Amino acid sequence: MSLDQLSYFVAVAEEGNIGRAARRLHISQPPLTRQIRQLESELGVELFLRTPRGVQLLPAGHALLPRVRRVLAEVVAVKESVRDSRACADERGDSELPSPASR
Amino acid sequence: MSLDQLSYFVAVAEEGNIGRAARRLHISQPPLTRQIRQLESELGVELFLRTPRGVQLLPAGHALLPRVRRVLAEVVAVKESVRDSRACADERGDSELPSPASR
DNA sequence: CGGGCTTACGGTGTGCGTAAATATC
DNA sequence: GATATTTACGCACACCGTAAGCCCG
Repeated sequence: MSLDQLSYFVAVAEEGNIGRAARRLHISQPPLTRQIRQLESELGVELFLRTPRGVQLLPAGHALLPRVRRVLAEVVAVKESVRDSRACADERGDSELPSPASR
Repeated sequence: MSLDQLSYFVAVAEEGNIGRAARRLHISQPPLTRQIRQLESELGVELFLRTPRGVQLLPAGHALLPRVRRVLAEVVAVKESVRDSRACADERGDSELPSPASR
């Protein structure tokens, strides 16, 4: 289970359509389908009901959605926390990393 | 940033020694060093102070540790939540996945 | 010297993209 | 027939392990 897979899961759940979710994630449908399948296989539960019109959350997926959102939100909080630490160091004139790693 | 990197970070912080953390994680030192370096580069902050006797958390790393632990704990909660959903389905006799994906 | 972190190098595994196939309205 | 999901194939990227280098007590 990776953070990407969790983001993919949320995107598919919100769009209700794998193709549209893929476009939103800037990837193509096949990898997204496989990642969702892999996540389901790893968890041992079917998360979505596939229909010819799109996908729909099954009970297990519905229960998971808020928890996954919480994980991703915590990750964002981690990054923001780091930004604060970096700003503090910058104010003191510390040069932590010669290579800013532009991202 | 991956969940593995976050686990690695916690292990190194707890052991105060990359080599020992690597043995605990069942990997070797070089990959662990690289992953920590990559995490620092991606975040733009030095997390540890390298000394000849081991490593020590810098302020940024110290601030990050509890947040990272929270993320990992949420991930565990996600997995447990899934286990509950699966148990419920099993009681109803649902056969969700033909391939149990033995893990 | 000895312990510990880091860089170099080779091999393996995983994930993405394009193309083709299947099923439903 | 059109839309949506899935499988097949090929390629590139990333990670790990072993080996060698560097630094400090």
